[in-house]
Amino acid sequence: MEHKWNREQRTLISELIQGMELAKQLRVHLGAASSVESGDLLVQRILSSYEKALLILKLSGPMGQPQQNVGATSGVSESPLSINCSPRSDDLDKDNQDIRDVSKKRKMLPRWTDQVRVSSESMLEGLHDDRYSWRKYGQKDILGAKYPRSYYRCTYRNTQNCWATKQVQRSDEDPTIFDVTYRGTHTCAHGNQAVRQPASPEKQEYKSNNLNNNNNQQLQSQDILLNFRKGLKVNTEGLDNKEMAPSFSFPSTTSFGCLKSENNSFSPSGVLDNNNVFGNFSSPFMSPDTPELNYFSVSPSQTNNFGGFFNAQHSESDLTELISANTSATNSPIMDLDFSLDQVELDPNIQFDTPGFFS
DNA sequence: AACATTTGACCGTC
DNA sequence: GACGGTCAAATGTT
Repeated sequence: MEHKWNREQRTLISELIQGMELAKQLRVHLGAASSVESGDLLVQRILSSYEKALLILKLSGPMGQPQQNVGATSGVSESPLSINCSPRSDDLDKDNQDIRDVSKKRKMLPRWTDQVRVSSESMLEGLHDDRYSWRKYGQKDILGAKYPRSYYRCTYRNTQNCWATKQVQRSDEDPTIFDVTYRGTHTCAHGNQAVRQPASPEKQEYKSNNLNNNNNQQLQSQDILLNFRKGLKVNTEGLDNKEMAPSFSFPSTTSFGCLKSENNSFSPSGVLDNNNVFGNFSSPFMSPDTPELNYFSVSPSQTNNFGGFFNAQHSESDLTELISANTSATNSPIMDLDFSLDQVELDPNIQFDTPGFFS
């Protein structure tokens, strides 16, 4: 690419490279400290994530999202967190097309999937609840799927013009797995604060349990999770008939506004925040066992947000909500890149910290 | 009464 | 025309 990278992209790349360097340093330290192969493997995979993220940036080129904002309207620009969302001056006459453009807009919204595994135990913990307030607006039987798909929108769509939606689809293969597809970023007042929220370690572990059980690092994380969960009380509110029935519904009511538990601080440091961001979309490469995921998905094996999360002080009720905290689009402006990562073949040995990368 | 959910109808896309 | 996504009236819940 010979084009100019904009400042945000340079910053992003710089952060990625810095993270990669830090991971390398960590590997050196781990190597010096006795036999911790799992740690070394973890670092290797972290590095791989960074490299692939950088490659994605490289492939998408300056401005990152050439497919976005094509056509008469710039649908994603309504998200204050969308990268490169500067208003287009030639969109001034779009008012009379708003209604017709709604579907276009929605189609252009960032979209990604998460997977939630709900065991009989975790059902009791309100696992499936995330930190936003959702209102169910539809349910559909999907062709070829055993279970119906449920549609949710932000409770504050009308009051705050927040167009975030999500779809929940129970997996055919494993009924304890729910694919949650998020679409659009939360633009409601509380939703914007979700920038710092981590991907849910709970979800990550569930997916890890189910789909990627080949790494010690994951087992370690599971131990952490299990210990953590022992401290939780059962959230009986999460156990309603709807969840047991084929037409599963996520409870959506919250008393905290759009974003739940706004008093929680997830990350004690910005470093963790950055890790959150990167962790959220590195997974398609690192979770080869999830071929069905066509967009960004949260990988438990790659997302390590435990630090800030578990260090924070929470009440029990907070924890049962936080444990299912979702990966908000607001975490990652790059979620605007709605493309299939499966199509990208990557060489794990590619070096991005070469001088010419920014050229 | 206010809000959430259910569900059949409608609409856009392929 | 089939399908997925959304709407909106009816119904349920608090």
